[in-house]
Amino acid sequence: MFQSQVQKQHQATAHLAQTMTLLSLSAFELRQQIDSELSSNPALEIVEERRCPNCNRVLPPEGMCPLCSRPTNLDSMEPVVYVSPIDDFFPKRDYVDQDYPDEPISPVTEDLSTFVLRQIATELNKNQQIIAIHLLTNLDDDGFLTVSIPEVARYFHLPISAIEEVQRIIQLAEPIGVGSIDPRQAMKVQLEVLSESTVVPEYAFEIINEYLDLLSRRQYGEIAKNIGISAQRVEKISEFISENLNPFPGRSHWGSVRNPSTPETTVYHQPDVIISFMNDNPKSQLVVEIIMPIGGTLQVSSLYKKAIKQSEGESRDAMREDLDKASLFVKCLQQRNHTMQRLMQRLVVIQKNYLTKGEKYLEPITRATLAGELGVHESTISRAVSGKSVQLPNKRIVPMSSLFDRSLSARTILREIISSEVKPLSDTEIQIKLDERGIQVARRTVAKYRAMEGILPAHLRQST
DNA sequence: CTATGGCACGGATT
DNA sequence: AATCCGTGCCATAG
Repeated sequence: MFQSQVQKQHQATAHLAQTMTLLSLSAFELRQQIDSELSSNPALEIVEERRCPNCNRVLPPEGMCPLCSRPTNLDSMEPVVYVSPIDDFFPKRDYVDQDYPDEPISPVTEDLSTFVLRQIATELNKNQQIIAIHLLTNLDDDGFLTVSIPEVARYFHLPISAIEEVQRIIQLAEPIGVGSIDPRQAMKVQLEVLSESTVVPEYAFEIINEYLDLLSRRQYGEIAKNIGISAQRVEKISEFISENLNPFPGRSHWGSVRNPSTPETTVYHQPDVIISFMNDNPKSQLVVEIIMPIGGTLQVSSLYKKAIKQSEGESRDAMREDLDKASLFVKCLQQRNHTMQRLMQRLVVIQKNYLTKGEKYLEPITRATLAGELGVHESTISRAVSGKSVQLPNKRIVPMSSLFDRSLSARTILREIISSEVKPLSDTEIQIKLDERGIQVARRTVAKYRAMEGILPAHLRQST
């Protein structure tokens, strides 16, 4: 009697502990965890995956596709949140390679190179693959080459054009522009790709090509003078550039362009959560997919359950243990997904304006308040958020923690104020302007934000 | 005298 | 317990 209670207690804490661990794992790490659990425990199995006949999405074990089965409900403000098993999302290393180190050199470069190589492997012939691997192993965290093209050409005893051909293919892979030599080249490629599907403003290419340094210092007036168009127009183009291009393809979001010396800590390639609009229509509901890095669903094998009844003695105990472990693992996984679901549900509702209208509208919410609303401990939120990334409806991938950024909206508005200023405003004046727009911060903080955005102090800024 | 940047403190996060 | 971020205070530059 007493013993079983102790055991239950023990189970509960084990459950909790494991859920917490799983919660803090990113999709990629989760995949590894599941793989190892799966191979060490015969009682676990992945059930056959089903795909939605309509959109070819992998479906949960029972029920219909959360997207297609549901009539598009334009009125509903409630986002659709569901867990989506996605397998082919993750790099499978089936092009096994002698030249390519199996052990990650650093997780960042390893992931990025693998990620890119997987996309382009089929487009390349044998020789080109070798060149591609060489180039990809020499990428830095920003996604730039650390070797020069002529250098590589000499190394392979091939003409420069042959190397450039491969580089070109790499650049066109996701993240677009990767494998360039500098931000300028990367942005040129991105602009090119973009122009195939969208209208890009006139002069955008020219500005990137020739005036990138002026652009990063926000000297619109100077650029305008050189090209011979209005400063306002330059500003418009700049806006387009900053919204659509990424000078550092290895980082999945705009880092500090204006201050390249600030190292960005983590790079996110594969999101853990994808937020999009239903049918890609910005007017319809938001859809939130929480990525499960496996195809199909993990469950306790029913065969194993049957088998255990027929076995006896010692082997039975061992099997029992495996079974318990397996069911615990599955429960914890469900718990994790449930928590993630609730978290995202709430988060998306709160940040809806940010998701639909842009950075200006990011609610400065704290993890603690969210935890209060959901009735969980703050450390739970903390774990769930850290180390994960989210793909926004505009396809940009940002760390999930940036949805809790206290200063992003303030900084965006600050940028806006400064770029539309007539004469350079002092920090105090900016503080007042921000206050008028509903943001109260100290003067000192204005200075910090300015520094973060790489904007010079008032007396060093030129008026436009 | 005004505008900024450096340093340190306190609360929130991890 | 360690770290990050917004602020206040103060020295310094202009």
